[in-house]
Amino acid sequence: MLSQTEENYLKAIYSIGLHTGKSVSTNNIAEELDTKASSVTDMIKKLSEKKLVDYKKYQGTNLTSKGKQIAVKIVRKHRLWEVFLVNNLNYAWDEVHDLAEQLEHIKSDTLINKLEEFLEFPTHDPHGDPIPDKEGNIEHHKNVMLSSIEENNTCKVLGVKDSSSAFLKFLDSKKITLGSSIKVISKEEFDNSITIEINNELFSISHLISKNLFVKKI
Amino acid sequence: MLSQTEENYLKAIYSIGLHTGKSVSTNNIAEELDTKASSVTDMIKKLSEKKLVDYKKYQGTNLTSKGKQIAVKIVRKHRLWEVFLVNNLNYAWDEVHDLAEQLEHIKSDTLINKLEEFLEFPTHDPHGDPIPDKEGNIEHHKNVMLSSIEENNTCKVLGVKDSSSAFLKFLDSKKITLGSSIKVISKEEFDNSITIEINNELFSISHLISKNLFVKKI
DNA sequence: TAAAATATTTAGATAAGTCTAAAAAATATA
DNA sequence: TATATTTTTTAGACTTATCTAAATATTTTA
Ligand SMILES: [Mn+2]
Ligand SMILES: [Mn+2]
Ligand SMILES: [Mn+2]
Ligand SMILES: [Mn+2]
Repeated sequence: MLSQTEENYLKAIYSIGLHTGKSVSTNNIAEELDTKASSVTDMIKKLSEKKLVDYKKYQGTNLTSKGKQIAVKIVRKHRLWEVFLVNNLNYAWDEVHDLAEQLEHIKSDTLINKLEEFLEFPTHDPHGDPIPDKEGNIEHHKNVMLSSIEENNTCKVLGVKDSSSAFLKFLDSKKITLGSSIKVISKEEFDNSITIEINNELFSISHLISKNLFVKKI
Repeated sequence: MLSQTEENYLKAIYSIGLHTGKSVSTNNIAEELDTKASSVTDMIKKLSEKKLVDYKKYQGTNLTSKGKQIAVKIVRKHRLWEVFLVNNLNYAWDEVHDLAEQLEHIKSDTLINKLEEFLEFPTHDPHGDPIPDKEGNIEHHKNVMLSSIEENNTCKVLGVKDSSSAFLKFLDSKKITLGSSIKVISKEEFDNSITIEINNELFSISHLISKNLFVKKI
């Protein structure tokens, strides 16, 4: 049985690896988990002995398939709990992450499958992130950002890349939610800000915003 | 913020104290938590420094009001989670205790209140145990056991004293559930077994069974 | 390609929670 | 009430996860 700490390391290595593709560096993990590099080295050695990561000194870390399987399972739990909190307990989408960080460590083979059934097999969490199935299969975003949509095209919001409370509350204030239709009216070359139309209203959003919204052209 | 271990000690002291009334002994706590007396002494000292228990060497332990408040809150969380697991996730009443032992340690001021609302403010858990309210008020059982009911009286099952899986499964097999009406037909002096009528069926149950069922005369 | 900067690992320390074995106190027994 | 038994505490050690400071390896820069 893994400790919460070990699970958090596996999840961190998984999510860093998803973005970068390459081996995951000690410093990256330390930053992700808000700890020191020396602590990371210690834990990596332990995970390596348990065959959950491949590790060679100074060469970075990769999850083994066993390690990846565990990491994905934790992601699955995290996202299903987030769905429960938003859909059934009336939490807002910016309030659930920290709670899910706790709930994802509840140990039970049956619980998460029963929860999934209770939630009627959702495919995405409240932030638009895909929920892995029982077998660990996961359909990743196509990574089309609002910032890449051309003028006069309309798209639908599928998810957020940054799911910080600050960003989510900003979206709330602009009435941008998952499923919103957004038409790109014009793009400003100078600062990459764009003018968009949503619910028949026009306004301008910065590049920082548009590059953090996953969308699909329609 | 208390650790899970500290919370478990407080809960153990609380539940031992409920039964006995007196100061709680080091050995009792050790037995309840399946640990050694020396470990208990160490932890008691720590809890005493935090003003969560009153402790004098060799004199046993009592919860302070602050300690009791925390213990009751954990009981509240435990029982509300049990209701969720049985009512919404279709767990059987003998399957939920260990999961609730984990879930009761989730830290959140809002979560348990939202859960309570979602569950529509249940007053008792799946084993008939009363659920403390937000303020920590709790209505304890009147402690009337089936074994104390006289012949030819009918009563209603309110709860179980022993909530081990073995006992609960036995009750399942006899179709005894919370709310069941039981008529005491006859009592056997020799071994204190009794013959009861339930759902128009007669059968005999041992003293061990009848003294573990909370009932109310009707 | 050698020096400088950065990244990573090692060494040694600390805190929480646990254990065994031994000492001390309280309680039971004779 | 003296002795035996039981309970509780203390002493010292171990594990996990963390840290700081120092050493070592890798990468960048000139
Ligand atoms: Mn999250
Ligand atoms: Mn999410
Ligand atoms: Mn329980
Ligand atoms: Mn219960």
